[in-house]
Amino acid sequence: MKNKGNFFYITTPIYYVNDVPHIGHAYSTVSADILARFKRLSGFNVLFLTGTDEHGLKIEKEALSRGIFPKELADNVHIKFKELFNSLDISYDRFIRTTDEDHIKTVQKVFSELISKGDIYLSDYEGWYCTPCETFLTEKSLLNGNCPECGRPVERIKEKSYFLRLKKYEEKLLKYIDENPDFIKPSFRKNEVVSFIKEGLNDLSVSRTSFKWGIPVSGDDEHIIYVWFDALINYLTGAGYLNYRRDDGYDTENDLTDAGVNADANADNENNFINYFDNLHHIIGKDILKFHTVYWPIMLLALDIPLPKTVFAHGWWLMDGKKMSKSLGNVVNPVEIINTYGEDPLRYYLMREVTFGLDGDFTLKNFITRYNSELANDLGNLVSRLLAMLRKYRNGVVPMSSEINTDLIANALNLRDSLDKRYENFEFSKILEDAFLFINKINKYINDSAPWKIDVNNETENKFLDSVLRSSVISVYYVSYFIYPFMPGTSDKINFMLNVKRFSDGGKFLVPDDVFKEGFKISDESVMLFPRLNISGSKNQG
RNA sequence: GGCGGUGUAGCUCAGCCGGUUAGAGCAUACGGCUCAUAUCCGUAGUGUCCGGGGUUCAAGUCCCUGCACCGCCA
Repeated sequence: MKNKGNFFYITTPIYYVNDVPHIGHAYSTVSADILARFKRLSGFNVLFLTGTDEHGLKIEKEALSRGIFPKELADNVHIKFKELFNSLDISYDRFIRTTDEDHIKTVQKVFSELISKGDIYLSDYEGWYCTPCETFLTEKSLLNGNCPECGRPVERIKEKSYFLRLKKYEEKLLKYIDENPDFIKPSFRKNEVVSFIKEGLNDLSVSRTSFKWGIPVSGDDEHIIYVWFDALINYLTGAGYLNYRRDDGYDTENDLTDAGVNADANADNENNFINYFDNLHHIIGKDILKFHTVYWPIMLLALDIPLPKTVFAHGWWLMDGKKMSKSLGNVVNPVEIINTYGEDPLRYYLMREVTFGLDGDFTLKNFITRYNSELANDLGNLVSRLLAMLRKYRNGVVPMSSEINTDLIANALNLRDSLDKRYENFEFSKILEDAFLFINKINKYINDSAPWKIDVNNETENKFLDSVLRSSVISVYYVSYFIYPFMPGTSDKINFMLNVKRFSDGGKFLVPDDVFKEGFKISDESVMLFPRLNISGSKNQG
């Protein structure tokens, strides 16, 4: 992801509120949070957007079956997402809902703009329709007469519908994909998209008349705007599209206040819409790749707005090798994991276990193994042993020394210098792998140096002890910096114990010698970072 | 049916443009230390690199073919 200027705009998909959140929702959102945190720490102006997708027939039906209004359903379920994200320490700038007033206005505005440009037109549709998927289907795409997506029976329908012109933009889109190798990631997904486009695109139906729960086309409110068209627009809404194009009498101040939107946040967006859009990166699941790399960019081309720099499609999580499903009863509930083990171990496991982009297998056994051997034994114990020695040998004062271990520092600097590239390529597991190799190296260094064998009455040895302690403290400060985006809470605890400002409180990563000056004392308090778990997963006592 | 991908130690996987005795983590066995969350560090392994054929002085690494699994489209 290339960035112009100092802006960074990162999004997750907005999540459909017909069901409660699962591990996949946590995954997309955590990965976006990691990028947002890293970029903020690097001094970028970050806009991090997540939220819920609340319209459509499926919601209408689900609400009906529960005997409530669709909006009530959305109100109830969207809270679950907010709760999950709060317990996951997600630092979103806005949680957008497609029922937010400014979003509804944005969608209607975009729709009208495209009608007047001629890129959306009214026509007749006759053909097959899968109600559960809300998808129009061609005769030949049917599978034994059923929906190829969900396998359920399809209906024959005939109705008026608005269509978005796609063919017109085929060439432009292919050119963009070709010229921007980072646009579709991982790269192996690119072929799928390109071959899909090359087979020829049919204009997309972007309105429905068969139900009511959605955003009506302004001036023609029999037509409800297609839920995907509605949903994708959230990325425009969140960046302040209404302010960006408010030349046509839109009353920003009043309308936004009505929408309950933070006025300051939007004042900020006012001038930055294009800056953000020039640095836009989407994180999505692989199942919605087509919407984000075909329909969405074409909408933007039609609107004459810059296309996203990256659409990264991550994989799915299996549970013990099987696809998660409610009927199998093997759905991983992130809330349970967080309540039992904490949010940082979950964040760590999700990002460390598999290469981002591939499918993963969630097993409690692997989770506990990584927790114990990497988090508790390697990282937790390192911090614990170092702080104990610092207090025991130096009363908690970080000693000065001119003999800092160059090997460790070189390692830390290399790692630091690799970060931009690593994040740019979404190589999350590599970053953690490198960070933990560094942690192992610090542990080895302490072992080899054996501070506990040093004769403090021998001046040379005493000086060496200073060197070992100072080198190790500096290294651990680097570790805290490296892991911060992944485990902000843990980094905060380490910084607290080191007595330096937390990165989540706006603390910047500083030159270690400017932090650990003459007489610098660490905190008197210690926090156990990761209590060891026994095999069954419960925490061991002390 | 079309296009693309994958198949490497018990498990999960790294191995870029072909080049010296094929790697890491986990698990297993043994050894060292005691500051620390009974933690940390070191040592030892094991592999017909899916089968078959070919190119080359040299092939997990390139080509062909068979098998198995997966993805997208149909």
